[in-house]
Amino acid sequence: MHDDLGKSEAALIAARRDDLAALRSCGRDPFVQVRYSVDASAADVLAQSAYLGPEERAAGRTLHLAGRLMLKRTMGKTIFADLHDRTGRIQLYLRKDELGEERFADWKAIERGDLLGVAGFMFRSKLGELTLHVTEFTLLAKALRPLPDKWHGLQDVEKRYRLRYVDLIVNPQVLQTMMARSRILAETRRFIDGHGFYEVETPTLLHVAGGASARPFLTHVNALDQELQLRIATELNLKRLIVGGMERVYEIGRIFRNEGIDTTHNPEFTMLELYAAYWNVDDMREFNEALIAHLVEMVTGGADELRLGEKSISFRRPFARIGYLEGIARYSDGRFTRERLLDPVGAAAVAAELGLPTSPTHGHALDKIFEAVLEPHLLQPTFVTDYPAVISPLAKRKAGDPELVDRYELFCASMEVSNAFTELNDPDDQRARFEAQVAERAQGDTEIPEPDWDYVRALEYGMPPTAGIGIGMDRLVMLLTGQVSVRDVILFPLQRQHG
RNA sequence: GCGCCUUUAGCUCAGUCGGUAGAGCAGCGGACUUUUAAUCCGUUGGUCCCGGGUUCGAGUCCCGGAGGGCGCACCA
Repeated sequence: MHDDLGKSEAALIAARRDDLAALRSCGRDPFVQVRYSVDASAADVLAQSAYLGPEERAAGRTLHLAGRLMLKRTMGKTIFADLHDRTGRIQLYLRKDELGEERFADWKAIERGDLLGVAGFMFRSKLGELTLHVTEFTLLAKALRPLPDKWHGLQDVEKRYRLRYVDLIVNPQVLQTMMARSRILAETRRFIDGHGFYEVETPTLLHVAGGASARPFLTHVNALDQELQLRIATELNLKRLIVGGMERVYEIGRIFRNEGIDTTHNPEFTMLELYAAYWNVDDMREFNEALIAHLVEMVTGGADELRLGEKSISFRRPFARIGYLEGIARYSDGRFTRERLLDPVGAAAVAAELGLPTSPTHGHALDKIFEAVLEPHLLQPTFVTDYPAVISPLAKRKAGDPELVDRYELFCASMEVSNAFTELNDPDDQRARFEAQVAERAQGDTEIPEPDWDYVRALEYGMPPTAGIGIGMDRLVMLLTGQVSVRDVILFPLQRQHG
C-alpha cells in the first residue's frame, strides 16, 4: 500500500498519513465521522456475558462499543484485537469470510492507536476469553502518531508528565487513578452537601494573601494597575462568610504557594476548607473521621483498610489520638517536656539537641521538632491534638490552658491529611496575634504573611463560635489511591519549560 | 539553592579498555480462519540531550550548559 519509508518517527507518521489518504480517496475519511451510538462499555459487556460457557455465543441484541485499538493480532483470514474504553479492555474478533474481502482489507489501514466503533455479539473464545465478535465497524479517528511500546508503555517519567495524554492512553493504571481522583472529589462534595453545607467560590486574586504561612505568587492587574497575590488559603474569606451568616460553608479550590516542588508539593494544589458555625473542634473531629472513613470505604469497596506499599493502614473508628506535647514527650523518653517546648529558649535548645538547623522563630523550631520526633511514628490514622498557640495564630485558646489551642491535625502514613481548630473569634486576641506575627516576620520568617486587618474588622461584627478544617485533597487522593508522588495524582503537574 | 543519579531508534533498553552503533517491540513485505506481548521468514530505521575540549579517532574521557528523577534544604 505504501513504500518502505523506514521507521524514524517522521516516517512512521508519513506511513499513517498514507493510510489516511488511501481511506479518503475511497470515500472513507474517518474525520468526517461526527458521532457513534455507543450502547455498551467494555466492563459492562464483560460482566454481563460472564455466564457464557466455552465457545458459546450470546444471543440477543447487537452491542455497540467504541474505543481505541491497542493491539492487533492478524492471523491471515481472522483478526484478534484489543479495544480500550474508559472502563477497560475488551477483545475483538473479526473474520474475512463474514466481513467480505473489501471490508476485511480495510484493516490493513486500521492500526494500533486508531479510534473505532464496533458492533457485534459476545462469545467465549477457544482459550476462554470473553470476546466481541465484530460484525460491523467504523473508523472514527486515525492516530497519525505511533503509540509507545505495547508492553512497556511509556516509562520515561518526564515524558509521562509532559505528554500526559499519551500516558493516559498506554498506562491504564494512570487513567484509573485520575478517574478515581474525580470520584473522590465528587464523593467528598456529596458527603459535605449531605450535611447542609454550601459550596462557595472565593477569589484566587487577592491584595494580601493570608490564612497560612507560605510565600505567595505575585501578579498584576492591568485594569487597576496594582500588584496582586495568588491566594495561599481560603480561610479568611470563608470566615468572612461565617460572619455574614452563611453558617456552613466550604470551598474546594486551587491554592498557590511559591515554594519547593517535590513528591508531596506542587506549586498549585487543591484544598478543601470547611467552616461550621456553632461547632467546636471535637464536632469537627467527628465529622473528619466520618468523611475519611467513608472515602476509604468507597475506594476499597466496603473495607476499612488501605494498603500502602508494604504497610497496611486501618481506618476503623475511632482513630487514635495523642496530644502534641504529650506525643513529643513520649517519643523522646520524656526528655522534651512541655516546659522546655513552650519556652522559646528551651525549644531552641531541644532543636539543637536534635541536630536541627537554627530556627528563626519559636514556632519554626516547634515545627521542626515535631517533624523529627513525632511525625515518623504517625503511620496509622492519628489525631494530634492540643497544639501550642504560638504555631496556631487563627485558633482559639483552650479554656483554662491559654498556651494551647483547640486544634488537631490528622496524620496518616506520616502525612498530614487535615488540620482543624476551633476558630479564634475574639477580635482583640486576633489583632494581638497578628501583631505578634508582624514581629516574627521582622525576625526573618519570610513565610509569615502580612496581616489582613480587614479580617479583624470583620470579627468585630461578631463571628459565632466556629470550627474549621483544611484538607489537602491531593495528598488525600495519594493516600486513597496508593500513589507516592503528588505528580501522580495531578493530571498536569508543573514542569520546567524547555530551554 | 546543594548533592547523587540519569538522557542512545517511535517505545523499552544494551553498548566492554576510546576504534566509528546494537537488541526486543513498533513499522514495512510475506505465511497463517480462535489469538493473548500471537507465531514464523525477510527487511528498513540514529542530531548517541546541547556546546566546547583532549585524541589519529569520542556514545564512551574532560569542561560548561539544558531537561528529568531522587535525597537534603525550603515547605503543610
